[in-house]
Amino acid sequence: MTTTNKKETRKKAAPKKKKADVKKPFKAVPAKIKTKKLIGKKTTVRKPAAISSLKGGKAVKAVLVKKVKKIEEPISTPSSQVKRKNSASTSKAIQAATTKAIQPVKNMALIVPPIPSRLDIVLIKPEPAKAFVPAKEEIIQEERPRHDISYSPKSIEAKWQAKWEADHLYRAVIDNSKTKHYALTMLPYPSGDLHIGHWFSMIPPDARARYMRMKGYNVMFPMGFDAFGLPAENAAIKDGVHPMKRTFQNIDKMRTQMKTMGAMFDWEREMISAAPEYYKWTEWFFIQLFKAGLAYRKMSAVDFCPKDNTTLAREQVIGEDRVCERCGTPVIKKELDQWFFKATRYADELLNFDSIDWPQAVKTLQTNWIDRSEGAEVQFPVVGPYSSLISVFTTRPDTLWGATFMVFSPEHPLVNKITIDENKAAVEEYKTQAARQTEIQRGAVDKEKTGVFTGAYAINPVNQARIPIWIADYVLMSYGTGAIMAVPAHDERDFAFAKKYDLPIVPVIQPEAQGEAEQGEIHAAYAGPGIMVNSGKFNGTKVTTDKGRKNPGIAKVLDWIKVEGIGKETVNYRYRDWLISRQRYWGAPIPMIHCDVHGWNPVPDDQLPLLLPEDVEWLPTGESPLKLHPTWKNTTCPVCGEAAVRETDTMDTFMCSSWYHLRYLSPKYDQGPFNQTDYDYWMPVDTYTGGIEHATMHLLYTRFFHKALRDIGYTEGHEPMMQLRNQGMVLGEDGGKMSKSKGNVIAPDVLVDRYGADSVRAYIMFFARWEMGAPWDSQGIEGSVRWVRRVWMLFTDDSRGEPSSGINAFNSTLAARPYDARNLRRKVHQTLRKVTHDFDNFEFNTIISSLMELMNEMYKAREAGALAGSGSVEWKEALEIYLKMMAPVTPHIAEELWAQMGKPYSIHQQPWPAVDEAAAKEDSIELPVQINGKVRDRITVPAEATEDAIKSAALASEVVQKFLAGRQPKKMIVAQGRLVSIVV
RNA sequence: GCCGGAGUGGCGGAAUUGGCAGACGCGCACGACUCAAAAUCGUGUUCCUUCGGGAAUGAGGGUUCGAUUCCCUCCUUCGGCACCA
Repeated sequence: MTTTNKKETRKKAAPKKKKADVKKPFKAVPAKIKTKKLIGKKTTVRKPAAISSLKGGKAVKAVLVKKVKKIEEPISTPSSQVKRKNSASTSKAIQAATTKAIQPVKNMALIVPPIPSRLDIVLIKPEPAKAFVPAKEEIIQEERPRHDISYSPKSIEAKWQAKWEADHLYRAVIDNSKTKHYALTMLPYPSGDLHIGHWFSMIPPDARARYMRMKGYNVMFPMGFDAFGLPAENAAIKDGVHPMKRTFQNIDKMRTQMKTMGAMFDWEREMISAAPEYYKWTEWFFIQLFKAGLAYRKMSAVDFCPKDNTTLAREQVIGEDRVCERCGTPVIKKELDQWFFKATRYADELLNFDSIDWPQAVKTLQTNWIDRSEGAEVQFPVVGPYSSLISVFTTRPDTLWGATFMVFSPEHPLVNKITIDENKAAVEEYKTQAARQTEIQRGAVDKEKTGVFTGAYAINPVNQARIPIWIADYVLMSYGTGAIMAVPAHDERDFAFAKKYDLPIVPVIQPEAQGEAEQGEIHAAYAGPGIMVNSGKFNGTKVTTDKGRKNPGIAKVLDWIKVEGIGKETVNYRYRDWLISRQRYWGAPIPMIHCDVHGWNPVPDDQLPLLLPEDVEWLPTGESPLKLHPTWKNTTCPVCGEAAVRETDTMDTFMCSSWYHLRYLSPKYDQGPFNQTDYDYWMPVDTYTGGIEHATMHLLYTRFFHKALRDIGYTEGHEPMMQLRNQGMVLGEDGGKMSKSKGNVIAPDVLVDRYGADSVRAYIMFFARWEMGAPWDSQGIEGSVRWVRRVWMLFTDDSRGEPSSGINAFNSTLAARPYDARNLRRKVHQTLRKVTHDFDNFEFNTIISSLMELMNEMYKAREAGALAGSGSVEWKEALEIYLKMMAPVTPHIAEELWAQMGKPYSIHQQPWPAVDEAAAKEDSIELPVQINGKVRDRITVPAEATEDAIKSAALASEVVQKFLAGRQPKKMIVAQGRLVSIVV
């Protein structure tokens, strides 16, 4: 994840004293506020509890008061930092503080701020800070009535949501006259509660889908639930509620919550992976892959989580400590017979991203995950009583002549056979110890190399040298062939091992600069370029640091070993086949039947879906409840009809999410997973959005799945998703990851209830860069709330158009100033250009900024009086374009104001306005004039001024003349439309 | 150790291609309105300053008339991988 917590970082790096803290004591205000603010600052108590429901039209802010001890210590204030602009107001304030602040108010924590010594000059000398510290948490209630305007988000939002749904406004229907746009956002797991992170991942893509629709695309924007999985089953074990019941309840709740967002989800296309009509086809796909030879069964040591009682895929085991992705328990190894998909068959193709527009970070992660390395597999004959050929993989066949010993992984199957009798005891002991270590961790980087000699020897096939065979735990059974040729002169690990056990080190690559005479004792492994030495006929061959065939030395040796029959050129991957089996109940059953005579066969199509039995018991045994069910596993062989047993494992849930984008195409189709007509129109996915945490899991599996289905004949094209964009993560206000246990979860329902969905949507798009994410800030939302309300005022309250007395007295001065209507048009079209650009590029936060700027300009224009109420064309155009630009972001208020303007329903079916480039163009521009790189003056020139005209205008400037002081400019650079730079 | 992000005011962030650093917003300060608050509206708000100006985009160097942007070295931080042969 690229999410960074900059706030915290910077605070840690530079813990500066806040200015506000220093000044605060001088601004004494009534205790109510003072208290709240001090508490807020000192203890950073800005919890979700600060948001509460609307009460009688007045917002009630509940502030949770926690420990306030810190405030007791007086702050010594350096007098230099204290500035008093107005001593009268200060003493007035102090008076207020002393007369009012000291009286405790009911339910209120009273804290007298620390008083700096300079206050002695004031008549009243308050007591030293003596805080009333509440023993426990208390709630302070602060009345905050809202400015009374006619904007009522609740009724507007409910009204339009109902109408849109009744009108099927967002239903995606095939329309061959339009270009389709399939916008997909990763589906949530139905944990039961939507949090603000869900909104962060859904609202901006929703706004963009809406924008694409206004641009004229036929947009499909579906939503569903990834409903199988561990948490529901764990909960079932814990408190006995059936996973199905819990899951579908959660889905109902989350769907209701989601609908308050006012998103354009086409709910008629909803899919739920745990519904039989969906997992029927998950099972069916498994069978297709099995029939195509892509599914196989293998006994293998798998990573197993003892707490969740389930096998884990490699990528579900996290970090150095090798802990379970979900619960953090250290994983253990377990030998089980399981189903795999041959994902490695597509390894090379998965490395090719040519046809897709995906973030570089994801491409790099996938590339590193697959980790392809080119090299050779070379056969080394074993000498002695047990004669055999040992295969090793190497990326450096050019160093074969330097292989002075071999090392086997302790688990290598040949170890027992080759070990000579007198070394057996030592080897056995080492193996036992290594096996124990695997479970903890074998891979501490700087761990000292250890190993044991087997007593056996092999022959280096290139020079017939007799070399010893050792075992050591630094060689892994899971990579390559589980055995290596050790070249200590040119490999760091082999070098360390050779040094420790005093094994021969023969250099075979010599740096070109180094003469033969300089050769002495070797102190480190050399991995750089050079020429081959001690390598028979290859002596003198140049070797670079390139990998594979690009390296001339490697290329020559590869050709030669092939001719000699010593080995062959191969490619090795770190990527493993996809382990599908889970010893769990709450997943799609693996639809396979085992018969003693006919082996494994798929459940016949007419018996699909193979349903999960509902009457199961959850016992914390580690066995799948399906295995414990008395009858479910008993069936008959599809081939011979004799008694047979079902597979009791279920599928990894990533199987379900590998094809959900296809089910959205035809969610109710029952003749197949999807309808071909729908596929032809909608696929591939045009824009896919979601978190980057799925880079090496879901996003790799779904690509594999698509390619496998393509080869079987069900899908077309090489990739399922053309454009991918990742959003960052929303952290809690404390900067930590949101979690229930930390109590820092922000619930969107509460926000919507208080501010309305439109304001929350706007803030979600505005508060952080979408691709970065940021810690949540409850206070900042006020800005978006004000924006939405000010827009409402702009459209509904004409009274402020006329210069008036009172509040707007200052307006008369503005009104006196002429306002050129072209300024408004220019700003409107410049904003439109910017907003269009930003929607295209997923830059959501600046969309809101631009709209705020334009609103400010519109207020200015209206208050200048020239346009207000006059119904000028410029003003009307501005209003219309403004609402259209707002519509994707704040769909409800835009629709409401659109209707109030008397425009035809619905604004969401209006075309996106076109930029009038002529109107957007500036007629005169202000250019900064730099002298020796420093801005000294600004000149205003016509937009189309020639370079010469600009130059002379710059030189005509008094300021410039002053700085030139009679000297001649050495050089003058005019950056068109940017600036003038003069070098003296 | 390797790979990939990120580092800009008190805070979130802005700055199409190398061209006015700090848009927009939060917060804060002051003012208007108010009995008073809240709300609303307005003004100001990077730092230093002898008021001329100077410094500043993690640190240091380089290229350039000009660098937040390009290059080199380093630091911090987040994420991924890690005895991968």
